[in-house]
Amino acid sequence: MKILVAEDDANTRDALREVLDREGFRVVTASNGREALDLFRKEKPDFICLDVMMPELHGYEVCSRIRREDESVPVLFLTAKSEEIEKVLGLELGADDYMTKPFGVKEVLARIRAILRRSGLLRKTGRDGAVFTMGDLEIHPAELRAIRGTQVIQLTLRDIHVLRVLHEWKGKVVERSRMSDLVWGVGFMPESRALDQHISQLRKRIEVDVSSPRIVRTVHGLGYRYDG
Amino acid sequence: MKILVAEDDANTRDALREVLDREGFRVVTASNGREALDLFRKEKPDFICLDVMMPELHGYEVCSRIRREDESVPVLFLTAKSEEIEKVLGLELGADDYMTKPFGVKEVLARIRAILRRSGLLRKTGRDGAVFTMGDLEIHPAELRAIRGTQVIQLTLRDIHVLRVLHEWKGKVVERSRMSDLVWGVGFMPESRALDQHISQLRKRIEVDVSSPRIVRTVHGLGYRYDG
DNA sequence: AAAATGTTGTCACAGAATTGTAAAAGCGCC
DNA sequence: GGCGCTTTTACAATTCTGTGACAACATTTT
Repeated sequence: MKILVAEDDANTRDALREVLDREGFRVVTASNGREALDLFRKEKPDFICLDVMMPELHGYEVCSRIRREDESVPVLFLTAKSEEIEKVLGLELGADDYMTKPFGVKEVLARIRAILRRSGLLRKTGRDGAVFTMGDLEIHPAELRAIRGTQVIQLTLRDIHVLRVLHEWKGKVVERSRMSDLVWGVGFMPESRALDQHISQLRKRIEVDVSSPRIVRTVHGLGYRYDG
Repeated sequence: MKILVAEDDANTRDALREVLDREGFRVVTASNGREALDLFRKEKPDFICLDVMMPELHGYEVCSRIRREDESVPVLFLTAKSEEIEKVLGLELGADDYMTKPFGVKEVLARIRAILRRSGLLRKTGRDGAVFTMGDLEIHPAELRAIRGTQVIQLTLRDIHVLRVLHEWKGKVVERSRMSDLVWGVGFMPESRALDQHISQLRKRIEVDVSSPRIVRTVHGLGYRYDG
């Protein structure tokens, strides 16, 4: 399994290389956008970690060009500012996920593994394999959709992100602050009702009975939980 | 939760101390690198905010030495120049995060909390989220609930707190005043039925027969007791 | 035993804190 | 401009907690 790490900061780059290396991945690194694109063509990596802010060629542009040549290779964006997430989300660059700096090494690894698992499933079943399920809901991150029976529900990347976090913590409470960190990035508006609002809208779409949610349950004073 | 703030600028130091103090952290401060190292050894803080530019002993050096003695205590670097980030970011120093001056107090708090959460040090349900049992009741503090057989009982933070105290004093009487101190904090309820009220509600939820409690027994004139 | 006294349990309700949601505004992209 | 998504605002709904009145209970005193 070969991973391309494109990141202009040498220390972050080396840190990622070291930890991925230790986990048994083969790693190639680029320190700017042009180099990243070159290496992508030459090395045919199975996975790409892409910094947003890079000299020579911006991360968005790199991703966009990669997508023109390969529409399936997973891309994980690394971004320093939470504002940049908006662009990543909005640009429809075909990114599979994003992380805000600073991130813990373990979190990066977990995210990479999750994406690889998903894309592995994707290859087996062709273009639209079931990726993960929550109750009677089948969630297809790649298509931004969920399916219950014959009903197709349109989701956003952020919806998917929230659901994925809950799914990964199945049976455990995800504290509001942790959810906020994982989905919006550290230090994002402590006293904002954005999270509640998002949960509310999400429930409207995915819950059978909004007044007694079975997928996104609230744990008063702590956060939210999905029981298997 | 004890936090060591090492920062040579008195204004920044005092500002940090004040805001952390108000958030309920215990704070010790150092104004130079050597003092920081001394205090780290003496006070065994749970978290360290470390200025990079300090007299006597540079921040990197302090961090490096701390890491030789303790490889798990979280370190948040405070740095004035963005160029310095590069060095901080490298995993060689073992820093968990960094902030560039000037920073807002809210952001510092957010980052500290994020790091503490990541390292599992911050739990609203107490230091120890471990499951414990009382009779046929299985208590899951981190989940804010208890389980008897197939029945799931929702609890509140205070419920958990009360139960934990009784569990820790198993077989011994916990005096009303002590329970009050431990759960509500020292110097609370002069004459209020808050404790009784809470016990009453708690019993309704967790006792099989409220009229003869087996988990929260009252010892008239003294307090409450849980016999194994 | 009965009464007196002090202690604990419970009810009803108010205030506080937390969470839910509709409406409107912001933002970026056709 | 419209459109889709997100966030803010403002308020409603819900949940949690503490209070005061009073009932129930235990203990001591008559």
